[in-house]
Amino acid sequence: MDKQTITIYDVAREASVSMATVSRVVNGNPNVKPATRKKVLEVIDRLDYRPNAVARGLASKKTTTVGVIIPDVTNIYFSSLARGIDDVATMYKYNIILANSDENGQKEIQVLNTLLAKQVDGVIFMGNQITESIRAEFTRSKTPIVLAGSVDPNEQVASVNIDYVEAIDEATSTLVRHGNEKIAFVTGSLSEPINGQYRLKGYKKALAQAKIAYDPNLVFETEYSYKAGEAIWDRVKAAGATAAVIGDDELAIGLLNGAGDDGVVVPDDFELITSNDSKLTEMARPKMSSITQPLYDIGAVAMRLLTKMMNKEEVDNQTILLPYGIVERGTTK
Amino acid sequence: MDKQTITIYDVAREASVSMATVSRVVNGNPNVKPATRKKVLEVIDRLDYRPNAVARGLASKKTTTVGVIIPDVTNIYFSSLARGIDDVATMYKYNIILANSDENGQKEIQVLNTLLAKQVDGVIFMGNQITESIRAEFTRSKTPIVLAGSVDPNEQVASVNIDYVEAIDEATSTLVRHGNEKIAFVTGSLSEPINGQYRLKGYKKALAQAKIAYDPNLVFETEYSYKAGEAIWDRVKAAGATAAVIGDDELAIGLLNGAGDDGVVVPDDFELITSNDSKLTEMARPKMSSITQPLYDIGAVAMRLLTKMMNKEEVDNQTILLPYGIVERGTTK
DNA sequence: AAAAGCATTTAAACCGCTTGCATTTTTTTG
DNA sequence: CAAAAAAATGCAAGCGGTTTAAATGCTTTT
Repeated sequence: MDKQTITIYDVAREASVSMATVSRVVNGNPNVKPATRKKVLEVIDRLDYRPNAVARGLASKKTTTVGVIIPDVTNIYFSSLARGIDDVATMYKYNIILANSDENGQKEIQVLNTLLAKQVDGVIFMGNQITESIRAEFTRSKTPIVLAGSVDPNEQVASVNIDYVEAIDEATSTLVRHGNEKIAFVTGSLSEPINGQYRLKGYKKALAQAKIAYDPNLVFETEYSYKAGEAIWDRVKAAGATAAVIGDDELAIGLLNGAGDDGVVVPDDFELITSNDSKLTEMARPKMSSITQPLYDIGAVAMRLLTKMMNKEEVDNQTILLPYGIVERGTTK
Repeated sequence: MDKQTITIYDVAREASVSMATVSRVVNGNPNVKPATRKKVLEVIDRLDYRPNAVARGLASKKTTTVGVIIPDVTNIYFSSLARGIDDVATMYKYNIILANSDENGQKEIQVLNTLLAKQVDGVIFMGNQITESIRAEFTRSKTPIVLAGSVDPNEQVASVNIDYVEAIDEATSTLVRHGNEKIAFVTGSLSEPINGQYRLKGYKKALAQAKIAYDPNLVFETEYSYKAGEAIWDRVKAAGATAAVIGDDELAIGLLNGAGDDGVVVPDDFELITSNDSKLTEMARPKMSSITQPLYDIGAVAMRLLTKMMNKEEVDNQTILLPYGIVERGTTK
């Protein structure tokens, strides 16, 4: 009927030692005589004892679990980061509680709170908007937090990203160099700093450098999805753009297909560079030129940084920028 | 310095009631006088008290957390299921601990054990191979388990799937109807029941019905990845196939692109039907014809089933088959 | 007004493990 | 060989809740 769990107490009794000793051998504490350790280990094995992590968590105030807030696991960009996060988490004996937020501020706060209630040792947050309310929650809790692939303009909270300004500047400049003068900039909401501040800045910078006037009509704000990309093609075309820099791969492949289905030949008639270099770029035809970013590593590094913070180690640089690059594949001349 | 946590005890003191009463109001127990409830609620609000889920878990033996073992979050098929799982989990106030297994038996067991140590209330397992050792772990623990998008030939453990035999039969028959006689069947390892038993059976069934001899040379075993698909095209072509039924969307898009890059026109010269109807099917060009399966729902239903099991409700049918269909898009005539 | 019957509350025993401190055992040392 | 030092081990107090049995209040009944 009941789960007939065997506890540390059972082991102690069977091995005729105290719970304290059993606890020590379980935790690899060196203050145990080898003979005793062996005896205890045998009993543990015989009884098939497994420490209850919840009890352990209560007593030690550590759960070896971190919370991961992700907009949508189904988006390849985020799931790539998540994979990096999970792998290094595993490496450091942590588990991750994964929660989708849909970038909904309300949900984010809600989720963050339940994660904190569950006493996670740290949290990794993905989401492009660090609203005041979520920041308030962050600071209120003493739990370490790091952003992965998400910027905090204030640089208050630790984060791992690439230099979006430079990256988009370079991507845009590439397009300029290929002779384009009307380059569309299509991405997610400009109210998200990553778009409205960083990427847009890079875009403008490249234009200024090329002495091309900035035209707001070439800036397209939409959501990160394939459908949105397909849908926005008409407007991009109508605006007279001959090329586009795009902030998300799903969005980009949508736009690419939208153009293709419209009879436009890429890259001859239209060039395009996307931003994330996820595996989608290789799946598209033509393959998409892209800013390259180490997605997996962004997640991995973020998690590594978090382990340091949870470990109260001194961290010299809270705001990490990983290297990016540009690969030209089939969507640029 | 310390996290200065405020506990139920603090609330009790401030509200001059016992912890038990505070516990009752927190848990919505009706046996509390409205006036008392109000008073306690005020103190909770004033002190900004949040129940410690770990302590609660220890005392109540419920963690409202379920473990989710997934081969790879980065694979759109699995992440789609995961999304369904998480949404329903959230709906029922559960959180999910997500762990990647890479379909590695060793890792799966390892992960399952740490999940059980963390006292998850249930687990959802994705992975195409239910080895004896993992099944042993399953039965050893009294924790409810359900498989999502993964079959257990023995039907010992609860699961949610579509009818792979029928689905592949229908897909293959469609290809037959279009006049193909040499139809390749390309999928993951045949040692996985879902492929070796179910899908293969459907494939053979369709051939038999059409009086086409089964030719082992038209069966391709590979891994579920884009690269694998691209790579296997040459062999499929060499085998003289004029069409293919494929067990995974990433694999399918790889094969599709492999063919296209080789100058083969799909669907005129080669037809293809894939299996999962993930968003990749719409991203490919031509768009891929596919067996349709309610990916999100498979996850959602699996989680729903798990909630029932965790709740010790009687479950009439442990082996759920959701409806599937066939959509013909651009890769079939 | 005392006895009953309910509705509320409280006291206190866990839940299973960690950990500081005390105690015991073993090893060194003079 | 006794004393001091070091190494092992045990005790018991938490960790922050849940939950049951018992106690307390009030209202109702007779």
